[in-house]
Amino acid sequence: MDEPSLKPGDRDFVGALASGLEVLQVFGVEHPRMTLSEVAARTNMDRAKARRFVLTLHALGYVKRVGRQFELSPRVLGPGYAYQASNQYRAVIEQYLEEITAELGESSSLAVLDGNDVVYVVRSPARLRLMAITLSVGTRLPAGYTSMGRVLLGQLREQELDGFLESVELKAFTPYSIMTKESLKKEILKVRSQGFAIVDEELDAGLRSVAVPIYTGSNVLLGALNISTNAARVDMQVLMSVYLPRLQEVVGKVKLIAQ
Amino acid sequence: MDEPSLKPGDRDFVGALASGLEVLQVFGVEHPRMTLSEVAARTNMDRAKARRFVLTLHALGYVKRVGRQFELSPRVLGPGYAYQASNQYRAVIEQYLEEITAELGESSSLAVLDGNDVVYVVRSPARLRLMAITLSVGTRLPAGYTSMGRVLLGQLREQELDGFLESVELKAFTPYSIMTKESLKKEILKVRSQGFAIVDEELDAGLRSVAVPIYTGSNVLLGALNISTNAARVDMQVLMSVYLPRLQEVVGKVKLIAQ
DNA sequence: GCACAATTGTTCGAAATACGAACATTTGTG
DNA sequence: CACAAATGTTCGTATTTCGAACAATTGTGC
Repeated sequence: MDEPSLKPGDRDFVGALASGLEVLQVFGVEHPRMTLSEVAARTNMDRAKARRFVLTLHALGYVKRVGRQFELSPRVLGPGYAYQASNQYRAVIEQYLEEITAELGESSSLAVLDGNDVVYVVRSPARLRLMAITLSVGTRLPAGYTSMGRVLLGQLREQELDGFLESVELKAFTPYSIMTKESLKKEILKVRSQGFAIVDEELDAGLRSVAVPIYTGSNVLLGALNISTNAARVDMQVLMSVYLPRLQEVVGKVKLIAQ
Repeated sequence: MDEPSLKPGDRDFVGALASGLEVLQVFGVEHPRMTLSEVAARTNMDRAKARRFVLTLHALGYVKRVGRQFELSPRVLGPGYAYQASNQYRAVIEQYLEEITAELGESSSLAVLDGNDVVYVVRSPARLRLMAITLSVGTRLPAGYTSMGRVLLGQLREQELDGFLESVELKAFTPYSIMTKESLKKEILKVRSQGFAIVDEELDAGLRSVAVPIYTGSNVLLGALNISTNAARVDMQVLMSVYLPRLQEVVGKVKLIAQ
C-alpha cells in the first residue's frame, strides 16, 4: 500500500489542483449538466472560486458549455485512455473475456484494487440476459463485498490487509453481507489459501460470482478475473466445476504471454 | 462552437489547475511510469514545482507510486466513466454496434467531435480480422481525415465549419489525403448533402470506412456511427449497398427510442 | 412587455499560496 | 566504496487565488 507523503494543508500540497479536480468530479450521472451556481453549491465553494475553476476547466477543454450549463467533454476520456493503453495485457485479456462470454453466456470482467474499492477495467457483458449486470469500465464497488475484491485483498501483505480492515466500512447490502471485521478477515484469508473467491448475494440480491487473481509470467499481479451470474439460474456446483476452471484456463494462458 | 471565455494569464484562469492537469497528461503509452525528474523534464517545469503536482496527484489518488516511479492509478477512469454514464444512449448504441460486428464481421464505432479531433466513445471491435483496427474508447483522430469526422463536421454551422477550416492542420497521411482547405470544405459539404461519408485510405493505407450522423428522436446529435473495413477486402459497392444501409438502420432505431 | 429574482460577470485589496533557489539527504550504479 | 543522480526540505517572496461587493445579464411569471 502506497501511502501519500502529502496531505491537504501541507506546504507542498497544491490546494488549487485539488479544488479543480473536486469540481471535475462533481459532474456525473446524477448531475451531468450544471450551472456555475449549482457547481458552487455542490462543492460548497464560494461562487467566485467555483466560477474560476469551471471556466478554467472549460478553457482547457475538459468541460463544454451549453448556454448557462456546463457538462463534461470527451476530453475527460483522455487520462482513462492513457491508463488503459499503458497496460499491454488489457487487449488480450479483453479477448479472452469475450470468449468466456460467448461460451458461457455470462458477463466477465477484470478489476483492480484502488483504495478500498475494486475498479472495473475490462468488461465483457453478457447480452442475452434480461437480468443484467449494469456495470462499466471505471465502475467502483466496495472491495470487501465482491469476489474480485476478496481475491485482490487476499494478495495484499499482512500490514496492507490490516490497513484495509481498519478503514473498511461494513454495510448490510443484503441479509448475507458480512458484518464483522473478524469474519471478513477470515473470509479473505480463506480466499487467499484456496486461490479463488465465491461471493453469493452479499452485495446485491441474486448476484453470484467467482473470481481468481491473474498474474503475468513474471508474477506481476494484473488484477482479478471474474464471472458474474444470477444465483437463481446458476448453482454452486456449476460455478465450481465449469466457471472456475474456465477462469483458471485464462489465467494459465496469460501467464504464458511473453513480455 | 463553444469558445473559452478565459485564456492562460487571465486573472480568473487558475494556473495551478492547468499545470496539474498538464502533469497528469504527460503519463501515457510512451511514458507510463516516470520519476519526478522525468516528469519535470517532460513538462519543462522546475523540479520543485513538478514534485508538488505529482505528490498532490498522488495524495488525491490519481497516480500511484512504485519506488521512485509514478504511474496513473485506476482513479483516472473516473471522469471518463462519469462522461459515459451521463449519456443514456451509449449502452443501447453499444449493443447495436455489436450486432453489426457479429453480422458483418467488421469493427463499428460511435465518435463525437472535440476540437479538431474525433474521439471514439463506443467501440465494437471485429475479432476475426488479422488486419485489425487498433483503437479504443478515448482514441482521438483528426476529424478532417476520418469518415466520422467528416460527418460531424458536416453537421456544424457555417461559422463553426469555417473556424475548423481555419485551424485545421493538413497532413499527407497517405498519398490520398486531401491537401487543400478548399477540397476539404467541398468534401465536407458533399458529405453534408448526401448524408454519409466514405473515406478511403486518407488516414491510413488500407483503411476504408463509411459513417453516418446519429440523432435522438428530438434531433439532438449523438455523434457519428461508422463501420471500418480493409480496402483490400471490401469493395465500394458492398460498402454502399450493404454496410451503409445497415448503419442507417441503427440510426432509424435510435431515433425511435423514447426519452 | 415588464418587474423582479436569480444568475453571472467584474473589480480589487489582501491573505494565502505556489514558486524556485539553495542546501541536505538518500539512492543507484559502476 | 565513491560519486553522480535523484529526491527531500526550507524559506523568502512574487504571484496567485480568494471572496466581498458591486454591476450587468438572463430567465420567469404575470
